[in-house]
Amino acid sequence: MNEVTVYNTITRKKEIFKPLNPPHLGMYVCGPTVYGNAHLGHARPYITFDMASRYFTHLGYKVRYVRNITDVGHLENDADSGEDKIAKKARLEQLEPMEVVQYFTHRFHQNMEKLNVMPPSIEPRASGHIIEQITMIQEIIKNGFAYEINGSVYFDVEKYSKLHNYGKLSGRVPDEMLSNTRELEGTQEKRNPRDFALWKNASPEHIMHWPSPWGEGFPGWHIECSVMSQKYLGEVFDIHGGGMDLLFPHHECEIAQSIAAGKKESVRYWIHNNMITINGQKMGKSLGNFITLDDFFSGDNKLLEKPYSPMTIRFFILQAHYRSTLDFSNFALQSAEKGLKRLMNSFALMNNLQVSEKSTVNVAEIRDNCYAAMNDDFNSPIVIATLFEAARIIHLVAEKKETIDSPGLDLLKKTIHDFVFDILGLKEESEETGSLAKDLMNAILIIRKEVKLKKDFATSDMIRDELAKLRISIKDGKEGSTWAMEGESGG
RNA sequence: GGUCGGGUGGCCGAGAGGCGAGGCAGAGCUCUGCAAAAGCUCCUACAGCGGUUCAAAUCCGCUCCCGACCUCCA
Repeated sequence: MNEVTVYNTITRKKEIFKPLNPPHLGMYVCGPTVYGNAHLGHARPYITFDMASRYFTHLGYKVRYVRNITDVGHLENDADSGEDKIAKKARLEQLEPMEVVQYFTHRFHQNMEKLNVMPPSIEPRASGHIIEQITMIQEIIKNGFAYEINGSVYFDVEKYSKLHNYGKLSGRVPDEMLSNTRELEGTQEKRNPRDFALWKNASPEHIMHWPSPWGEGFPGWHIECSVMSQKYLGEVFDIHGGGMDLLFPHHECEIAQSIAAGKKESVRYWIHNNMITINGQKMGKSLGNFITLDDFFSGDNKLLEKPYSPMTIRFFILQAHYRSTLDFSNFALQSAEKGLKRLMNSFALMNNLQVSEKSTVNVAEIRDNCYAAMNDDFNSPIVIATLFEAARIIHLVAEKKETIDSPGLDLLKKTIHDFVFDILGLKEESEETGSLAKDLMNAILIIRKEVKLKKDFATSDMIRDELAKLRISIKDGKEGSTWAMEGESGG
């Protein structure tokens, strides 16, 4: 009934999604290289594919979501020698490389939990799959698509592209790439600059290394995803996701490796999220213009005017379609914060709505529109726009300008529950207020009500002002007063 | 240089041949002791120039800007 359409990068078209073995659904998403703190850019794919996974689960699919951790050292550039990223960090911090890996993996998990990103079904580590990677490299050598030089193994792009279409995913033509490849130092070892490493010989100062048929070394970057996706999802699986910046060379190489190893083309739907920009430029490690998630949560960054809660970040990201670039700014984030607060306030109101005999509002249409939006390539901005419609309805009913019947209210509650909390993965962010605080606030509100009845507004305003200093706001409604902590949604 | 994607109101962002997404900001009104919250209303945009069409933000051509990838990157 709910037919999901997804934009498949390899066909450049929206396609109807049909899993290989329903109700099972296999999805692989490229995870982080754990040598630094996660930044806003990292949040995008993990929130996007979390939403996709949640939606498929909601529709009844049995989703197996695999997202890797890249914890083997990859070189900082294409040069043959030099340190890898993790080793460099380890040297600077005087740590064992695996300590670096462990530390940032933990930090990453903490960030994801705050963002309400559900853990994947399987989170394989590259370092735990060295044997499988070696095996796949051997297959590729055996099939004649790779060669060994000085303890390193390279993929022979030229030979491969004579028989297969190298560039089919990214739309690149190997011959054009050849003439346009930049001169990079230290690539003399390769037969062709386009060739990429499957295994790298470890120089003496390179600390992360494993034994292999070609000597001590470490795997190339692209092979781990080919190996781990197929190990846990099968030779052919449904969805492979990741950031657009991984399209080439990473994902292109994954396809080539699988084919060269004598396997089928494994990915049926390629899904890529677009980048987050800052001042119109991609936010990225290499440009150094990134803001870490921890910085957002604490506000401790020159570029930030204030802290932004995890749900504000999540909402901000979901307010844009995943295939569009999304530009960071304090104003945009604060807009998202206010919008989210309004939405959440209205949903809190929903539980106190009075039902009528007749309904003047169309809840079924809201629900249908939410499904239609999600089915259209996960159009979360439309879902959110529709949810603001629902918020308006809730307020109108609360103010008795519209009425809702009992089945309508039940459907409304179900719709909010499904789309806001289950699918978009938003949640209330209330500070932990103890029961004592709640009782005290109730007592204060009772006192204030008394003085207001006596028209002692000076005292009632004083109570409100003093509470405001404690970041507690008072709202007087027709049904009495409510209170809320700043940044919190309901009272 | 090659390949790909964009330019939408003050800002952020959907849409992709016809009935003007949504959020934030701003203005007015209602409510209110005041404020806040909430509601209603307003502010009617699609880079430029041509073309196709009864109809173009949406299709075609040209021009101008911007970005991504081609090296590690989510």
